[in-house]
Amino acid sequence: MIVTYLENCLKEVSVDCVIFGFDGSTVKVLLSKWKNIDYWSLPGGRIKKMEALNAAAQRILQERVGLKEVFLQQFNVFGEINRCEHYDELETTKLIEKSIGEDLSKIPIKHRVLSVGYYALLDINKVKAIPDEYTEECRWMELNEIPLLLFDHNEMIDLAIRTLRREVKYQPIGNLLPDKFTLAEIQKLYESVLDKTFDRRNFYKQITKQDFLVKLAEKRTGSANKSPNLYRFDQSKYEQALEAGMGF
Amino acid sequence: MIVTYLENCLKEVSVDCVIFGFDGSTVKVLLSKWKNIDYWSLPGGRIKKMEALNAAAQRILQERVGLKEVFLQQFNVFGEINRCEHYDELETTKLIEKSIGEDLSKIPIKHRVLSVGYYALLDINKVKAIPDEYTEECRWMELNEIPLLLFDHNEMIDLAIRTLRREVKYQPIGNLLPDKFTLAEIQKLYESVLDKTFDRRNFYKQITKQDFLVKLAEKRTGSANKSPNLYRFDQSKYEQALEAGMGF
DNA sequence: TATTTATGCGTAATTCATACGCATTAAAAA
DNA sequence: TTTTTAATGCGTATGAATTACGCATAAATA
Repeated sequence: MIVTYLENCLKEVSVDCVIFGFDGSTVKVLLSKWKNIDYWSLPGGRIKKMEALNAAAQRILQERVGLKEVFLQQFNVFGEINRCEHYDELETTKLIEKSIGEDLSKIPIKHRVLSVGYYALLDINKVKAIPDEYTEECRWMELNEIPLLLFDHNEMIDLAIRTLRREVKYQPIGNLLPDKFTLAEIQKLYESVLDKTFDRRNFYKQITKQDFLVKLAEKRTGSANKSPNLYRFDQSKYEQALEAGMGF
Repeated sequence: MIVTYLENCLKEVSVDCVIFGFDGSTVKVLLSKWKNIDYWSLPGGRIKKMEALNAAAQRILQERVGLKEVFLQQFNVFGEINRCEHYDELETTKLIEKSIGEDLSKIPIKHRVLSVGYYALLDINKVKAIPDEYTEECRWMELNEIPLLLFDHNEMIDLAIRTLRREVKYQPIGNLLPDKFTLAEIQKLYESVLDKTFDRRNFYKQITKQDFLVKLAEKRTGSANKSPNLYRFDQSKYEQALEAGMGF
């Protein structure tokens, strides 16, 4: 029951997560399809009464993708009175009622909810996305094929990607990569996030002079050509660089 | 009465403002001294039930300094369970009770409050800061002489100034200046915000090539030397630059 | 007239971003 | 073994942006 669930949580604030994932070639966003209706939204959740805000975001992320140690950052609070972007409030309420099979008018909470937006970066291949009790499917979607979402979630994604593009110049984004990766992969990652291409040789020169990249003895074999080297992040140097705010 | 005031507001979220002001030579922060106790905090307030978050921040700013058209931006939500940084929760409660002369244990609200942090930029000489009902004095303080504040407000200021220093590279900060100003003043502003010095000639070359600066016929007379020229911002070009995210 | 700052221009050194050439290496396929 | 296909690791040129600093001149008041 939705009422009992809400009892242990803050009622005026929630958390929504724009979870960016990289699959080796493009950056995608994780969306959830609600039960019984053909509408999607960002994964989100409530903050427990005795839970720190950032801890709540981390828990919600973990519930959805089973991962904790990822880059997760606040980027905006969405606090308009009416946060239904595409459909009006009544229409949205009806959709939610149809989806969860409950009469929302019976629920004593009758006010708008602010939502703290977080964005997360992770490697798609490391996770298995799991729907929550209101949703029946999780899907990674390309940035350019996101449908009309419930609430103000299109706006959230838009602001999250713009924030990421700005921030990426000052922070390494290793959390989107697998533990071991090739230089071509990290280049594709940057190209996908920033939506432009780089000259391979210049990119290699710049990235390899960063000391948080460690060249492994291993190679990725399998294709009909010279095998590319594998690299990994030096965790402590990576964090130092994050701290110092290095750029790329 | 605090109870009736709170009735029309959201109870789990509040707004706190780090208001930066420039007086022609250094950047300062506006602090409020609570009644009956020797403790200071940032100006803040509640969000009304039917008021957008950003509108609430704007209203709170206006109540405190009488100005509306200033740069005002969210920078973080503070959501720890215990937001009393220096003194523990009990001690802080006692201080507040002593200050407002009410028994907080009688108030039905018994949970922590999240706070959305905003920072604002304005010209000190344009405003007259007014205390609210809980505070008896507003004072502009230098960044390096801020005392231990109530709640987590030292942390808020710290994060706000770091955010401002990062953002200032992408946004003109004209709201800190008077309507008419000299090149030396805008240089002092940048130096104060970024806490470093610039070569005057290079600074002048860069700033004057920005087309949102308009040189006036007027000069600032009075001192025993050549009078410096006055400048103003071209409002529409200034906003364009803000929009485009120009840097300096 | 002396002193003090404001103004505006020039120039060199340096760093950084970007474009692109080329020789070599190594994996699998033919 | 040879061929094909990428991967790797240089080098180099160009232009833009940053930074440091010299210097001539203007215009206020003391």
